[in-house]
Amino acid sequence: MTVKEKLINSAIRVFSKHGYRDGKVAEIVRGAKANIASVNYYFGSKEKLFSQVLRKAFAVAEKTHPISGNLTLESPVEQRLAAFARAIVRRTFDKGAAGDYNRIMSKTVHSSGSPIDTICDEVTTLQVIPLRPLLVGFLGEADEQTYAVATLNFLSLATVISKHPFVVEMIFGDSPAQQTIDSFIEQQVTAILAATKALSPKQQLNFI
Amino acid sequence: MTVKEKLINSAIRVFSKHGYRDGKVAEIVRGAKANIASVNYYFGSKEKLFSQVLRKAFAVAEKTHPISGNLTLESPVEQRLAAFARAIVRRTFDKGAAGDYNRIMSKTVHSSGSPIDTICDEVTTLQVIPLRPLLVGFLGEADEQTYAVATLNFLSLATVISKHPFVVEMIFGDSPAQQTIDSFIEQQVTAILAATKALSPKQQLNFI
DNA sequence: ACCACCTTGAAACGGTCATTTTAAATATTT
DNA sequence: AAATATTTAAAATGACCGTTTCAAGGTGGT
Repeated sequence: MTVKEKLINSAIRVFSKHGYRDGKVAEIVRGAKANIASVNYYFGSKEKLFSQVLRKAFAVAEKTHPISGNLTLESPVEQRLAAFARAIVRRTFDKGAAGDYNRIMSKTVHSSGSPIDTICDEVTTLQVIPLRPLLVGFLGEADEQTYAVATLNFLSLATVISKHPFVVEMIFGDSPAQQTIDSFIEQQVTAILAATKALSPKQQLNFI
Repeated sequence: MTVKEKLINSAIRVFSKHGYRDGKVAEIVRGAKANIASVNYYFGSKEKLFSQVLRKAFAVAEKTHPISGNLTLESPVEQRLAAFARAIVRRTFDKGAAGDYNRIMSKTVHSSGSPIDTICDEVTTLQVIPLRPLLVGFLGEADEQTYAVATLNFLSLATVISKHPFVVEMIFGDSPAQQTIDSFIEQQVTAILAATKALSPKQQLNFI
């Protein structure tokens, strides 16, 4: 493994643990057994290293838990939307490399204004684009506002767990049974679809 | 107005714009026309100032948009839960002092590990405690896991808009009609209740 | 008026970090 | 083998920022 590869791997570990800002270059090079100057030598800056790390982590997540759920365009849109939600929620519980992307993003993206916003936005867009036609099919005709809010709510519910790892720990303990996780994932997918469906102009759920 | 009060007011503005970490002491004292040493003189540290700011902002938000919605315990639990959600979503659209608490929190709380976690947790708890009995009434008998996840989802959906102000801008423009806001708020309240209801063990919504 | 205490002002301090520098070591090319 | 380019090493630099210091100015009590 080259020094460059070792740096990326170490950076993934560090950024998924601390996020971009609190991920120190010193810790990254220590983990890679490389020199403090190597990050700037190979990547130009911490920021550019992060960019590569994020793209790689995203690719791994998408490969392991594809948002298509291996369904084709022929499948009903409800199933494809559920598969989308399921894939993202599953990533949250993936303790391995396929969970790194979620962990990095949840610890990095908080509010607009940081210099790495564009990088994060670019990668987020990769998820948002395929979500759009599914929402259109699921919600039917609706205005832009509804689709935008549906997207926000959808992604928020799908990633909420990864933003509160201590709650997950509290609920599930440190080594929950796979069955427990699976049933939770399905419960959460149902909640996501219910929230989304409630935004449909045709759907008028009356709980109040 | 005393220097201390001016510092708190300036700090509210700064923290609601940049969050805790990016809110510079220098900017706070500049806004208060006070000296750089005054924060440590009057409050001891930036952290202690933040603590007071957060409590004050929370009190204002709670006074202007009370989570009880001015309903009594006699009202149906569905209405009281909807009122809770409505109050929090409304705070998001409050451009004045009652919106500061949401803005500060959304730009400050991202992931566990920061030194001000305990402060934020304390104030968050003030919201979580009254939510609990409402969820119990709304969901019926359920296990701890379900209540915990319901709480997480509920607060996540209720505050998601404040975490993405640029999306709000994109959707609503910079001065949306009150009616537009109101209809959105009701739509979002419906979505929140739908997501929550979907977690009920008795409720089996079948979208998939 | 005097003294004790509170408040202000400007500069200095100390720590954290990304980045740069400089030079030595290693590899690659001719 | 000599020349050139690449990589490593450690120390230095510079920016940022919260906090401290300390002397000067102000205030209230007696």
